[in-house]
Amino acid sequence: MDLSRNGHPNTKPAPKAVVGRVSLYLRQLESLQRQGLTKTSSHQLGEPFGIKNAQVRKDLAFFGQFGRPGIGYHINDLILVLRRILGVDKDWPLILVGLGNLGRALLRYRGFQSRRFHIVAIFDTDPKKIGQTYQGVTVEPLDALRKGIAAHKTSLALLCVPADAAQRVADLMIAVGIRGILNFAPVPLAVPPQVSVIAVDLSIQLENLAYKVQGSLDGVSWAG
Amino acid sequence: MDLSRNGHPNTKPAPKAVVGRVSLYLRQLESLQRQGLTKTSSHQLGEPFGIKNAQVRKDLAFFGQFGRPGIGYHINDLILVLRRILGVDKDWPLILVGLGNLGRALLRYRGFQSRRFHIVAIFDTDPKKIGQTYQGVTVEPLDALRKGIAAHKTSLALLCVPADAAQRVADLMIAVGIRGILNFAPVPLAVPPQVSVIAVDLSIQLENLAYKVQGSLDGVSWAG
DNA sequence: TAGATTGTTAATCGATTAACAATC
DNA sequence: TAGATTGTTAATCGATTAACAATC
Repeated sequence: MDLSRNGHPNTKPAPKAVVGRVSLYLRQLESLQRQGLTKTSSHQLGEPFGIKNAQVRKDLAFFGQFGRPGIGYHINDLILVLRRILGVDKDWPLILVGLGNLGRALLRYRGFQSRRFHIVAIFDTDPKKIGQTYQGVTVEPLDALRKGIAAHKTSLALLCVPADAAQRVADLMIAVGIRGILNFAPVPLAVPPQVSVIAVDLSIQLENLAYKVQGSLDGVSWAG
Repeated sequence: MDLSRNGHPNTKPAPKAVVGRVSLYLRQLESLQRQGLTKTSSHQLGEPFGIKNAQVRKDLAFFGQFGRPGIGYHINDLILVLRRILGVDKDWPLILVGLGNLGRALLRYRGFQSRRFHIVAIFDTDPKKIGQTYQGVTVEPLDALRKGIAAHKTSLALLCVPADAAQRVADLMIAVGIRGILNFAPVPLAVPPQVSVIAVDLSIQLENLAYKVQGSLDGVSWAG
């Protein structure tokens, strides 16, 4: 399947950094669309994120030729093509494993639904939680994982269990066919090469933020 | 102040990527310490994250010389020095602005406390929430921001308000002296250069995961 | 000693930016 | 036409990896 409109055999997988930025461009395009605009430029697409116009063009060029010299990009068209490239032109069922504080917050998170990600099953080991219904979905025991994944044809999982259970649960998920894991547990997961993991580690992010602020704060007495 | 033990005037700021990885090494060091080990190697430090030994040594070399040829690194010593470099050898008071689902989950998140990040004040605009106490902290109105930040000498903020309020609240926080923002709202923030922002955008992360999985799924019928 | 492992230099690789002919 | 903006090539920049003398 050739995802580009013109040219480009599109053989090599896109670099991770490119995909991340294309997601941002899509956000900006949708924002411009809501503002009622119909066309845009590489400058306008990258500007809110501090990305240079040449970078935007290079990133898009990876997937095909979508603009017109002297004119720019047609917003509606580019939204459709980028959604298709990123795979968000269809629904993605998700499972949520581990219904702690974070799990419950994710369950109500608006950002997922608006991007066609839907939590279709919840799993936990706590007998008090099993059988309860949250946001219209009933919590099932971990043993029901295989059946649940098959029923919903799910490839993606949100892993929100405690650190010491994370690898064990991940192994289980992979064994029953999960291909992508958004890992909220603060431990590195060992997974086979066909499985993708993205780690969401808030304390690492906060640590990096503290480092940056520390540098600019050095020798400066607190006052602002 | 020279953060390294020996050599290195330590002038240039560390590349962002280096700092991120050093955080990971610190995690691994703490894990090895809990296992009762006393020394380690560049190989062992990077292995769980798929980082090569040469990369680990290069990253550490940025801050100084901490190992001994033929021996490796002393775990306890390296933990102390990396904590100091990253700035997590001291307490960091945080403010939390926006007490929605995510805000409440962050309030109970264990990963922050264990890294000496403490939420010392909570702000929201909802009159029903103001005055309520969560985890020992009373919710205050946004007008109390300046006073609260001064009282706690806070530089860091968790921004958990809805997208359409994010920029306005960020401007307010910056005006009263906040220097670092962990932004959970799915919008880019425009901030002056002396302020650092790290965006935590779960739907972007999930989108990137879907892209990776889509590639490996292409043409493969669902079955596992 | 032989084996392990460092810090650092050199070589490789990839990513970003600038420049520009082509196009509207 | 003049001005704007593309896609792409070339130049720059930075980051990763390999190699190795020095050290324990």
